[in-house]
Amino acid sequence: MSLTPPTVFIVDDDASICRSLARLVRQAGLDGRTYPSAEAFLEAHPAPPSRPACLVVDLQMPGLSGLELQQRLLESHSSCPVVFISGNGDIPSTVRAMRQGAVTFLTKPFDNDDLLRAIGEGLEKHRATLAAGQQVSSIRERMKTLTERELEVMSWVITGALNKQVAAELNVVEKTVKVHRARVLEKMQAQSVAELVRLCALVGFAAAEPS
Amino acid sequence: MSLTPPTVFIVDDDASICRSLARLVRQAGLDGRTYPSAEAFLEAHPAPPSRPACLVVDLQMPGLSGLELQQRLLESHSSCPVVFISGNGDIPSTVRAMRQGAVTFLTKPFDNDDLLRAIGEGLEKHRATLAAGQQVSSIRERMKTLTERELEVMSWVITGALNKQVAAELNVVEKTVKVHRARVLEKMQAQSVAELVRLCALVGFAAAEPS
DNA sequence: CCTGCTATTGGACCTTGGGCCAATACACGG
DNA sequence: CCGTGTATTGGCCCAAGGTCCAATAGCAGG
Repeated sequence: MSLTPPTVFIVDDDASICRSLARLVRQAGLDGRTYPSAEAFLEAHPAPPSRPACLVVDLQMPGLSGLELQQRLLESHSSCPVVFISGNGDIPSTVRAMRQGAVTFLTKPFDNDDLLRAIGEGLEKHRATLAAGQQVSSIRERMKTLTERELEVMSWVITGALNKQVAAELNVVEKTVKVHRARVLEKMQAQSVAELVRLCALVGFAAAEPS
Repeated sequence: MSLTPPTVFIVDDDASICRSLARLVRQAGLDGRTYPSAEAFLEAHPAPPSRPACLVVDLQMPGLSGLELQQRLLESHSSCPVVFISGNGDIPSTVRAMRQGAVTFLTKPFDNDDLLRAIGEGLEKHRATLAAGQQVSSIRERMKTLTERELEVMSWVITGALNKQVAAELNVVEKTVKVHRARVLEKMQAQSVAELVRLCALVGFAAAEPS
């Protein structure tokens, strides 16, 4: 499938740890990259990754802490999973990290296999999230090409309403609805109303309410 | 809405803590019940609760530990959320608890408001889960009333296939498909194919594949 | 043996959906 | 002013869905 291996971003202020972790993930066939601080990582990757990746972050760091980095990622809608490592973490930090969606939280010294397992899990999750996200944005793109009227018609069509009923709702003639309906199916690249319903469900497009 | 308040199950081997927590949740208008051990709780509630509830569990207990109790609940497909409290928990336990879906993990001494907040969050989540679960089981019930043939026809109808195509797939006449299709809509209490598609999506019923 | 359920089919009739071609009105920008 | 895009409507025709009607055959249970 993908010729390039997934990426593992290692963020730790301890250069020797960075080196050793990078060596570990590269031996596992992954693309390991290191950053001495959260700021350095954010600067290098202002946008969420578009290919499978995983972060390995130290909890305590000068400047932005690991938790704050995770927070920033969440705010930028990055779905990149985070694995925490820490020498002297506490339970409240662990809880916050996990509540914010961390894959896991390892305490030093940790087993290398545990870390690789966690990274693998994160990558797998990210792969799934990216795939779902791409499908959603593809649908959203098509939806953008719809005119307001077509959107309106679509919201009625996916309720299963007859053309006649839609026409009554919009105060137009049935024939007009037919035209819009056909254009909606064409633009959304749906072969049937059933498929259209599924597409709308995937992007959370709500059906209209009977007035 | 509900005349009876949500229930909070308190599981702790320390009787005095049980009493004090029970008092706390009752003052918050909730129905607090205490159990001296995980075994006692499981015995009293072998089946998952059908009304909004939340567990407050001590990590360390003689016999089954809090984590093991949580594990049992997961295995019995109980969606009842768990709030952990612990005097001397460690990070691995916290990680495991959170990965198993715990609402949070509080360390003693904890702030009463924090606990009530966590309980409230758990109850809210459980409410949503129960509501979704009831809808799903309602749909499943209706689906059980379908004959094999009707199920087969439904799996084609929700792909958006025409009666003619379904008939070809099943080697029957188009008219027969019409009959099944009508019965499917009736039994599933769906007003339209669009609604049927949504019902099937909710319970994860897959559409048939073109052969 | 009769009854009821299921699967199956047939026909007649009406409603609905969809494709094709054409047309008007309106707003926006070159 | 003209071309483009959007919204709207019309007719014609055919395909498909839905609703009545009635009927046959297999199969399990009383």
